[in-house]
Amino acid sequence: MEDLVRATGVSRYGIYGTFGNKREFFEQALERYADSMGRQAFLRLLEPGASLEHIRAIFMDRIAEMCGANRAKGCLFVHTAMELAAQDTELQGVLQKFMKRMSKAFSVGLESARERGEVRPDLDVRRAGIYLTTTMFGLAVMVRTGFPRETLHDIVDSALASLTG
Amino acid sequence: MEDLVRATGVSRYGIYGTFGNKREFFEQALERYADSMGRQAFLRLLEPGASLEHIRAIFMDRIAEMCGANRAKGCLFVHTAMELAAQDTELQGVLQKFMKRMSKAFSVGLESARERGEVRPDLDVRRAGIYLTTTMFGLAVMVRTGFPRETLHDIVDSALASLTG
DNA sequence: AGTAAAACAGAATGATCGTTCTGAATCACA
DNA sequence: TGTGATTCAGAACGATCATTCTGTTTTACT
Repeated sequence: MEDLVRATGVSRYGIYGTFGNKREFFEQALERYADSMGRQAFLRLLEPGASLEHIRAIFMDRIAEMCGANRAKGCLFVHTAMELAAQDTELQGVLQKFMKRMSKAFSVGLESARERGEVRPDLDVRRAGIYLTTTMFGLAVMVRTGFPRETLHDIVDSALASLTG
Repeated sequence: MEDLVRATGVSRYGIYGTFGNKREFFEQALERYADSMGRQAFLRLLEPGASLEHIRAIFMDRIAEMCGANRAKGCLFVHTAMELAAQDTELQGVLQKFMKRMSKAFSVGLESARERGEVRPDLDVRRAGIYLTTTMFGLAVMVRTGFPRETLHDIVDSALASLTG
């Protein structure tokens, strides 16, 4: 909480007055994180003409974000899933919603890519969307374990290669 | 620590006398977890004649383990990576060693599977090994978020389909 | 059975956490 | 400029944590 006061520049008084408690504050932060990620990364997949290169770019951007400037930040979704979701069903529900939205965005992007002939014609884009989401979270774990960027890029290559057939 | 005393049936006296502090105790537990997982899951991949079905079986076993009897346990590697590895370089090193070992085991298994004609002849088994490890950790995140077994199995299908080409 | 070492349960300790309280400083508005 | 509400910084509180201490019980060996 001390860190939050310092980082936000808002006093305890202000934080508790606005959010009630740390838990509520966190939930809003998670919501904000999801919105930001949606706008920065996944919105472009919903536009017509999205390609496999858009998907690759999202992975690259997310890797850069997760690696952070100084230290390996990881991903708030993954931190939340591992640390809180099992003991907090409401938070788990929120997380599920975000992850499904993420998977759906991948699916829509893959559908566009399929129309462009960039992925296997018989690809099940719904399944592949969830699968790419899972890969994204797996990458967060690898980032936290300190694997180098090159390794992370190889993983993305392997994951995407599976779609082109 | 109270939980550890209750779960192990050993007193604080015994734990601190044997391991020194909680951190050391945890490191030994992690080591033990890795050994157990290695024996239960990955040893069979090193034997000749390992097949793609062995790899699939490992994923199924790990999913069953991660889902747990009552609650979603996840994976100690993933918990450690997210919660401790970034602030504890020694633990990060241990974790990297285990993950590389896991990737290597997958690679060896894939090499056998390639000889059996079960995967693409041009598959880069070294990269694919790291990639399967990443998928395994991504699955732990999905487990913790409460996704149903069926979804997890679909993810495994997608991941393995990428290898057969 | 007797004795010394080992292991026990649980209280004590000091640090840290989330939260609330308090008196001072700042702000908006007349 | 004066006044009432808002926001501040930081102390205080109660809970929880890792760790240590203490007096008692159990174990191992003669």
